[in-house]
Formats: sequence, structure tokens, C-alpha cells
Amino acid sequence: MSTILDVAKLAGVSTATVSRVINLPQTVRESTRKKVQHAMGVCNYKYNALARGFATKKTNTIGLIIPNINNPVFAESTRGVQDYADSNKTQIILGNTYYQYEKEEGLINTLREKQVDGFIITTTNPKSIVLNSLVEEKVPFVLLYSTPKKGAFSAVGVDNFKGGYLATEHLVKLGHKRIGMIAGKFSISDRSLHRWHGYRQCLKNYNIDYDNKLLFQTNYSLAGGKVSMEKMLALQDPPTAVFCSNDYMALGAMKGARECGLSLPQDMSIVGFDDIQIASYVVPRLTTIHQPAYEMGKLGAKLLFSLMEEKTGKPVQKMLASSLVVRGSTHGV
Amino acid sequence: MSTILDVAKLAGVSTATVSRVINLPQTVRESTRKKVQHAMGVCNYKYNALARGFATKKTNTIGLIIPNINNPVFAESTRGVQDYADSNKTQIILGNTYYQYEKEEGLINTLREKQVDGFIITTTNPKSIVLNSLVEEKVPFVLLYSTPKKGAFSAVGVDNFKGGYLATEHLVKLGHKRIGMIAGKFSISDRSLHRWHGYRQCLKNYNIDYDNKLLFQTNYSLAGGKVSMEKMLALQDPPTAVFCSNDYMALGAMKGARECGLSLPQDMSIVGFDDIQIASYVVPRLTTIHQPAYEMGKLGAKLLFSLMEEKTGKPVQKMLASSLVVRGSTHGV
DNA sequence: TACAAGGATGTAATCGTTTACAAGGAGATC
DNA sequence: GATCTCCTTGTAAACGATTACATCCTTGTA
Repeated sequence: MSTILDVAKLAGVSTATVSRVINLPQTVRESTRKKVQHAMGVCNYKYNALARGFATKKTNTIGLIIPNINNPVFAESTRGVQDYADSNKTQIILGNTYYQYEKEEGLINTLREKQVDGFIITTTNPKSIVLNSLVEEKVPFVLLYSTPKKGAFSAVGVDNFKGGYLATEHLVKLGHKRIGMIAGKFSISDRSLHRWHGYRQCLKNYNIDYDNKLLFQTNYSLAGGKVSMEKMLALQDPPTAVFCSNDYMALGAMKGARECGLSLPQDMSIVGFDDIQIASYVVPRLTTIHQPAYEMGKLGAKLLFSLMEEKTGKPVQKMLASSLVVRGSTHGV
Repeated sequence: MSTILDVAKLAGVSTATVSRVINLPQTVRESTRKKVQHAMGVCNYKYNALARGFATKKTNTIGLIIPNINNPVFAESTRGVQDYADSNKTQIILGNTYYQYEKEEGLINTLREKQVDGFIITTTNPKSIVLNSLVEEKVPFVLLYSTPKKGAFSAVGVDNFKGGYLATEHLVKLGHKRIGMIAGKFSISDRSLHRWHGYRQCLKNYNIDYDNKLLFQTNYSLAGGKVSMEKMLALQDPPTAVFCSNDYMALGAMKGARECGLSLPQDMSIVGFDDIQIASYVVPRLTTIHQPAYEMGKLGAKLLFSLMEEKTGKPVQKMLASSLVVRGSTHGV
């Protein structure tokens, strides 16, 4: 493999000039430039971005840490990040944490060793310690799907409390009194926690007693939703409506309900959270809280790039609008 | 940020010894090792994997090129690749081509500049030229979701022809005579082409005339499937069953059919391809051709790693088993 | 005691760029 | 013709690790 030095020799110039042809072509005389470009062709020169990164301390690579690419909502925000990064000539290294904090920490450390320029992280631990070390050592990063946090964190997310409230209120207004919730484990993410707070607050405001037996905490997955719904229906006094912490759980819950012989939405109303694409393709179409995942990814990336440019920049926390999308999976009592 | 040199000075040893403590700890005397490790702690040493990559020409990073992370089937194989890579201490740079060949080429070139150790590629162009250059320059790579190809390619995929055949045969045996197909554009992927070949062959074997008006080529997306189904139903003599080139299209087709007033599966039988997780959660549950996406990703990564170890290794092409999974979306006439 | 063998460590070149600084050259101006 | 500028190019150090090779130190053995 030929290097800049080979090209330089062949063209009869210095390596500095070759480097200039590559990075600042306008600063070199046209005739020289032509000569160099020709030489690059002749010796089949391939640029080595790794060496550049080593010399400049900039790799044009960012780390993207998500819980699970499996979940379409994360696939969407990943696309957003990627598209924005792509238009800025940078690539992403993707890592799944599978909701395990040790993996999150391990990944972040490994990618730091690889000298990524920054991170976009959907954290799996409300009090992730590794994030503090990033702050201390001035590594630029942006949190995605973030709840408001104290600390010098840049972040973008939606109002999870409000989302939980709206979802529950919708069910209440349809006349439901016994409303369950299928949530993620609170220890793993405060997103679910805040949604649950919204749910509780709503019940309170409408004078509906909170029943802890109607809260199920499980995996953020289709299977998790299904199993929880089945357990819920085995209760003595099962709910007539359920709010799920994400759409995948909601889709699983629909299946669980159906397998217990219920017809939807008459016998059971279900609300999700995320509004993944498939949510409007299933039957009944899923009522859910819309979350602009792609835009969130894009905006997160945008914030990260501005952080990376001016390292002095103050952290910014952005709240994106989310809203209730009423479709067919909810029904009056 | 401190370097190996700082640590060396602090510990009163040479950089070589520090490097040995990091990479070959058993070759250095315990007392020295302790001293060095202590020094690393004191000056908060952070390993620089970029410098290592530069020195050793190995980055422990591979490029993963897929059409669109949006599609759950690619998310699954991505997980497979990732999990395998992770257990081998390597990370992946993910790139979406959005089914555009120029993007595929651009990404591959950019990642080569970044000196990735190898590639896993789901190509978007049956005669991708850039792949030949990889072969020529001995860059290790493995094709995913590949159809059998001439050339020095390592690849893993399923028998698309057989899949198309099985899907169609299932419909034929249910008594369907007018069977449509919603396919991807053949220019973009020969996967769809081969599935269509299987479909045609099956029709032929069962003496059913092939009608070109029943072939729709569109995007590999929910929307693509929906629109195609709507067009199909506007035909004078619409089909009673449709084979879709992937599950996302099939799910879209189901929605399209329903919006035209059909009830499923009585009025329209639909078969998909992929068997994404959600396929068994929708109603009716989608009959489809199962494709082991996660395993494909894992196996692809495994092949890539063996290629990377012994550069001499001959290319291997593996065919994974796929099978028809009969569920509720197909119905006798 | 002398010597061999092998283990532990050090020396210094190397990987392929970038970039601060120096310096050469060509006009332009007086 | 001298001087000043500006444009173009070259020189050489730097980035932070790895590693072939040399060297030193132990230890065991005769």
C-alpha cells in the first residue's frame, strides 16, 4: 500500500504538499496539484484516515450507545443520528447494551480508547456513573430519550410524565376505572418511572384509587408485554384497560389478551408509547403516545456536533413535543 | 491525557515494559508489573487504541453495511454480527445504504480509509463493482443475505428460489389460481429476483399461467406493500393471494387489502418472507418464509473472523435452512 | 568459580499523516 | 534596483503506541 511519501517522491514534491492537495487543494498551485493527483493515480494511493486521526486527534467517528437495535424506536433514532452524521462526514460505531449497565460502561470505555469524537447515549441507568467521568474529562456527549437531569448533560427527550398522563387520561375519559400499567423496570430506566408517575398523577386527579397489583414491570419486549398481560388477566379483578410503557410491549399485550380469549378493543383497551411505524399497521391500530424518534436522533447528533466544535459550549437539554395519537386499540367501557 | 511514556517515566521503566504490562503481562516480573500498574493509576492513564491500530495495522473494528436498519430483519442480523464481534473484542461501524449503490460504494471506501479490519455487507447491487476491488486488494469481507455468486466471495444466505417456491406452492395447494407477487426492484437486489424465479417455477409446475400484471415491484417497506396491494386490487381481475418479498411489504399489503374492504384471510391470502418477530404478533398471524437472521449475522461474523485470521483462507459460501411457517394469513379459496 | 541459558528489560526505529515554521520566488511599488 | 508582500513549497517534529533486537541479570550446573 502506498503512502503520502511515495506519492511525494513520484511527484517530486514534499509530503506536506501532498497533504495540502488532499486537505487544502486551493492553497497549492494548479500545476503542482495536477502533478500530485496524477502521481496518486499512478501508485494507486489510498488515504489512511487512521493515521490522520492519530495526528489530528480527530477520528470523525462517534459512538452510539442504545439499549437494543431490535426495538424499531431505537432503529429510527439510530437512522436519525446516522443521517446527520453522514452529512457531516462522520461514521458511527453502534453498541447495544441490552439494558445492562456493565455493558454500557464497557462500551463507553472501549470506544473512548478508540478515540471517538463524541457519544450519543441512551442510558440504561438513571445514575450512570460513567457519564460523570465523561463530563469530568470533557468528552462531548448527548443523551437520547433522556428525562430531565441535573448535571452538565446535553440531552434530548420527550416529557415522559406528560406522556403517561395523556395516555391514562385518554383511558379515563373513555370511562375506564381499572387501568393497569405494563412498565419497564424502574431501576433500568427512569423513562418508565416518569411515565408511571404521569399515570399515577392522572389517576389521582380523576379520583381513581391506585392499585399496585395493576403494575407489572417486565422487559421492554413483545414477549414481556404478552406475559404481563396474561398475568394481569389472571388477577381476581383484572383491568379493563392497560397503558404500556412502549409499543413493543403493547403489541405483545394485545397478543396476550387475545390468547386469553378477549376481543380487542371491546374487552380490553390498550395504549402504547413510541408510535413506531408498525403501530398503525396492526389491527386494531394502536393508540399510542407519539415520540419523534428520527428527529430526536437527528437533533441529538446536531447538538453533539455543536458540542464537538466549540468545546466550551454549555450543555443544552431539549424537550421534544410528544402527543397522544388515538387509533383503534382503545374503546369505551 | 497521559501516555505510555508518562507511565514509563513515573514507574522508572521503559515504554516497552509498559506496553508489555498491557499486552503480555505474563512476560514481566510481578514486582515491575505492580509498579507499572500503580503508575498507570496515579497518572490516570488511558489506553489509546487508535495509536495501537496505527502501529499494528489492526483496528479491531469491522464495517457492517446494510440497506436499512429500519427493517427488523436487518436489525436482527445486525445483532448477530454485533454479538459475535463483541465476544471477539471488536466493534462495528454501521452504515445504511438505503438501497443506493453509490452509498454502498461510498461507505465501503470511507471505511477502508478508516482501516477497518473487514466488512460484512448486504449488497444492494447484484454486480457491485466495489466488491471486486475488495477481492483484488485482499480486504476480508463476507456477504450477507447473499444469493450464490461466482467469484471469490465468502457469503451466507438462504435459498431464495426455494423460499419463493415454497411460499407459492402453499398458496397453490390452498386452491389459489390467481396469485400475485409484490417484489423489490430486481435491479437493486437479486434476492427478490430469485424469489420471483421460485414463484414462477412453482406456477409453471402446477400449470398456472403466469400473468405479468400480477407482479408489482416497489420499495421494501410497509408503505410499498400497501400501495402495491391497492393497485393490485384495482385490477380488473385481482388475485386472491399474494406472495410478498418481505414481511414488511406483507404487513403493508395486509393493511392495503383491509382498507379496500377485504377481510383477512378470507378474501385475500398473504405470504411474507423473513419471519420477523412481529409477524407472529399481528392478526391474522403472518404466514411467511422463515429466515434465521440472527444466526446469519453470527455466522457471517464468524466467517469474517476466520478470514481475517488466516488471510489465505478460501472463500466459503454457506446456505442456511429456511422454511415455510404456516400461520393465519393464508386461507383456502 | 565459571559459564550457559533463559528471563526481564531497554533502545530505538517504525507506522502515515499533519502542521508550525522557515524559506524561496515572483510581482508590485517606489 | 531595493524592498515589501504574498503565494507556494519544503523541513522536520510530533502524535502514542509496538516490536525486533540488544543487553543485562539471575540462576542452575558442572
